Amino acid sequence: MKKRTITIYDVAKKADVSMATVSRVVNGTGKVKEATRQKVQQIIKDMGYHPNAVARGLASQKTTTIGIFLPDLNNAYFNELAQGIDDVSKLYNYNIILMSSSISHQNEKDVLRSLFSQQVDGIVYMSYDISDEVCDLLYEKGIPTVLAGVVDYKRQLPSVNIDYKQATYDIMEKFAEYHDSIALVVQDKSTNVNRDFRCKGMAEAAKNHSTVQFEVIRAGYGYESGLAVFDELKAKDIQAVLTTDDSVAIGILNAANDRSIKVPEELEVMSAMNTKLALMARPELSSISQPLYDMGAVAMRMLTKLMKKEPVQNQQVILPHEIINRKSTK
Amino acid sequence: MKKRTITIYDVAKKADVSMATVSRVVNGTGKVKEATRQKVQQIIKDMGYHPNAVARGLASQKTTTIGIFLPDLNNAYFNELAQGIDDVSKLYNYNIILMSSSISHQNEKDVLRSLFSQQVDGIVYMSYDISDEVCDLLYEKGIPTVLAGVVDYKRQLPSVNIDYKQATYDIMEKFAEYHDSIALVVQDKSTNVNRDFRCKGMAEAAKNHSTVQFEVIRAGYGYESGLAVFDELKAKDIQAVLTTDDSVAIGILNAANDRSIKVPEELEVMSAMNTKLALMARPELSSISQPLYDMGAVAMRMLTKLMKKEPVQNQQVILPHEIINRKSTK
DNA sequence: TATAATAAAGTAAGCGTTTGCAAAACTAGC
DNA sequence: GCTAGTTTTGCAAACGCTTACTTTATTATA
Repeated sequence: MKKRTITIYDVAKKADVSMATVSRVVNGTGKVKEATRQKVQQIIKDMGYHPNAVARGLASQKTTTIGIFLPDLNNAYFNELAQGIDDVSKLYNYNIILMSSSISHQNEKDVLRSLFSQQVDGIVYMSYDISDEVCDLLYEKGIPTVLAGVVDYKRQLPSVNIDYKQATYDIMEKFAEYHDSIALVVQDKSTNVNRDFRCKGMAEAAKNHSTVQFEVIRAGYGYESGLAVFDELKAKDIQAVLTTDDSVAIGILNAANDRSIKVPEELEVMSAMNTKLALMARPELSSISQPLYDMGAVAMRMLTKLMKKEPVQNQQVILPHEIINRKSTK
Repeated sequence: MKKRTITIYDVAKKADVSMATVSRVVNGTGKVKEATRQKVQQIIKDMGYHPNAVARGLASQKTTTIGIFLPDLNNAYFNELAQGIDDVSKLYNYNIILMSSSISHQNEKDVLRSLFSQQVDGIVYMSYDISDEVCDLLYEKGIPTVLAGVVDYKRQLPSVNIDYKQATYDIMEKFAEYHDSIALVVQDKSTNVNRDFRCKGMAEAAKNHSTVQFEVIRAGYGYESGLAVFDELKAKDIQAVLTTDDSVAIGILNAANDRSIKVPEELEVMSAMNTKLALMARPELSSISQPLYDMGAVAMRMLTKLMKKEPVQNQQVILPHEIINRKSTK
């Protein structure tokens, strides 16, 4: 069976018009007489013509494709963000090219370049952190980019986040009322958001409570890390802990449970992600709610504006957060 | 700043060779004198040339891009599969275009067609189920496709799965030894895999135990559905339940816990997904282990072969499953 | 009815590569 | 040094579409 693909040229011939006209009706650009439009449309339907996105991309220099960059495909945090992005991208008919940097951690730049070479119209960048190098690359390339759930040190890229510093400060203040040994468990101390926001939020709270011991503990990534860090918490006699990651928090919760340590009576646990895992935990996990889905959606919406060169008033969006007290805090 | 993009033509000119030669060194195709190769490569590096994937795609009719189709971006089951796919696709340098059908549930066909028009070299299709229509479309199009974690009724598309019927049968047999009221909780009774495999596996076990009550219950999707279906289980006095989805199982677990019903003493709960959620649950969730990551990886590996037209011995791969007894079963 | 506008349609030049075929440049054999 | 056989290169035609520019058809105006 010879199934040569049907091109715009075939349609043009059959409809007895030029390919330019067909292109116009397909894209709804330019003026076409109603009668012609109808005829062409009918023929398109009959022949089952579907425009070739690649050719279109080459010719128009627009691919209606956005790149989404994330470190890990199998992670509730990024998944919820991605969902927001995905839904909005559908609304605007953008396709998504996914790039995860999971395996290749150092060559994020290559991954990005690969995105560039695919001629994506825009990029949503998500990660635990963004290096200055990557940030510069993105900035220089001049391709519309928005960061979701990450901050870049220089604040030159559009982004959407919550106020991490304030959120951390609030929790710490609350903990400090009842406890004198409090920990902030982060996955990596050196990420921008931890270094410049969360730790500072904690430090600020510390100023108000000179008798209280505040500590930053590094746990690493994922559920097992939570399980593992528990002993350190106990050794240091921590009474209340704020983690940046739900999985880690659940690890701590379960480690406590497995050792018959009562949460929240003996240890308060609060997380800072509020993915849907929080509800599945027992006791249900209290958390700062980052509106992840919304962050993704807002980021994507902003990106569409950027791509269309529409003016964007505020390029550093801070979405409101809440503190959700469930059963893992008093 | 005028940043005209650097094309192969620019490189050719600077290197004083034809673009054909540059193309050859970039792609490593054809014969190029070593000296020339080196020179060109150096210039490519100096100029910072990066090939344009879109043009390449148009010219070669190969995009080194695969489409991955899934119903939901934020779902542990598909995420683990996707991770396997992603890792392998990296190994073979394929890019990924993601298409979720979440919003647009009826027009899966349109979503696929959009994938076609992007000229993807291959497709990995994941879903709860696949309609005959979609299946036919995929088949007719002739583009290499493999199903991961789904079976199509006609068995015409390559796929990778586990033996759902056997797995279900095994669990049911085990349950039937100790209980006389057993449920299979599915998300949708009418999907191929439930109708043709799981229910049949159960039915087969039922034949061996005429005094035991077996029941299929429809719960719907997600954690809340699990919470919700619990009362029905209790009303029917179910003593052991197998669910197809971890979230649903955790819902049941937590509902039981919230009502002080002891698992596994009063109710045994087994799931059939074994995502990483299973470990986070308390009690830890017993599960049929579908090797999701592996399934994704194998599917992708098979797809690469298909795309290269390498022979593939077995196009209906059945991966081994295990039954993992944790704390939610006796 | 002739003429200026305006709407509709067509022409053809890209977009940045790949690749079959032809030409040119070597190599080796004699 | 010439010829046949190989390597290396270059040429130019796709790939399928968009779009600036032109030409032609249609209307409205006087």
